[in-house]
Amino acid sequence: MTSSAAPITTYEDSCAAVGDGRAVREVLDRVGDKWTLLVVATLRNGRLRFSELQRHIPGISQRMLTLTVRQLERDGLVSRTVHAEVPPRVEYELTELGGTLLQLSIALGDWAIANQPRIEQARQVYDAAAAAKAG
Amino acid sequence: MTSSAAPITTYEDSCAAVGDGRAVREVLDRVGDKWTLLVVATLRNGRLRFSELQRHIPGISQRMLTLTVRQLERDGLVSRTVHAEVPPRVEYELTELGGTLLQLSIALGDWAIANQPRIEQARQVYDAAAAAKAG
DNA sequence: CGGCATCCCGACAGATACTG
DNA sequence: CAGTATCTGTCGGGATGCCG
Repeated sequence: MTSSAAPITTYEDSCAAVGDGRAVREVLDRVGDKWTLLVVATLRNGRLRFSELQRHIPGISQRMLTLTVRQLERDGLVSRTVHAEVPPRVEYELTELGGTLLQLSIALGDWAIANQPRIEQARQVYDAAAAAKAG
Repeated sequence: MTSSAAPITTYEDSCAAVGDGRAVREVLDRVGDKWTLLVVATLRNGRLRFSELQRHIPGISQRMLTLTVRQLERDGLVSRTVHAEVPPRVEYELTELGGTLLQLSIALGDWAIANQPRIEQARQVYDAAAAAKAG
C-alpha cells in the first residue's frame, strides 16, 4: 500500500506511527539530510541530467550531488539512465515512489512559505526578551 | 494561514516554492535536525514536563532535549511554562503554529510507515546488483 | 528537577585533483 | 560529461560535571 493510493491511516494510526518514533527517525535519517529533498523537488518536472541537476541546485557540490542521487537511486526513489554516447549522458528521474516523496516536499515547502514570517517574528520577540533579560 | 486550514497553494505555487529551494532549505535546517520532529510528535497529546519528554524519546540526551525545545520555543512552535514550585516543574506544549508542524510530522510518519518496505526492498535489489557487478 | 558549561570525537561536507 | 579519490575542517551530539 502506498500513501498516494489510499487514505492510508486513521488519525490514531498516525499517532501510533509518530509515537513510535522510529518511523519518523527513519524517514528523517533518509530525507532529512541537506540535499535529498531539494534534489527530489528539482526533479519534479521530469528527467534531468547530472549537470542540469547541479545547475538547478545552487551551492551543491559535485560530490554531494553524486552521493545524494546515489542514495536516492538505491532507495528506489530515483531512476538513473546511462546513455552510451560521447560525451556520456546520464539522466535522473523520479520513480513513482519518488513522486510520493515529492508530495511531502511540496507540503514542506508550503509550510515554510506560509509560516516563515510568523517564525521570524517569534524569533525576534524571543531574542528581544532574552536581550532585555540579559541586559 | 496554515497549511491545514486551507488548500493554500496551487500546484504551480508549490513548484515555485520548492523550486526556489530556499524555503525547503529553511524548513529543513529548522526541523530536519535529529530531534525536532520527534519532540513535536511527542507533544501531540498535550503538555509534558521535561523529564516526561525525555522518557518518551528514547535515545535523546538531556543536552539535545534542552537545545531542541529551546529552539522550538524561540521559533514559536512550543510554549514553555515554569511553575514556581519545589521541586521545580517546567512544562512544554505545542502552540497553534506548532500544531501545524505536527501535521507535517504525521504526514512524514505515514509516508515512512507506508513506504519503508518498498524502500527496503529497493535497497536489497540495488545492493544485490552492485555486489554481483563487483564480484 | 531542570538546565548550562566543558571536553571530546566521529561523521559529514567542501575543495581539489584525477579518471573513464 | 559524469563521476571517483583523498584530504581537511567543521559541527552535531554524547558524556560528564556543576548550578538554581
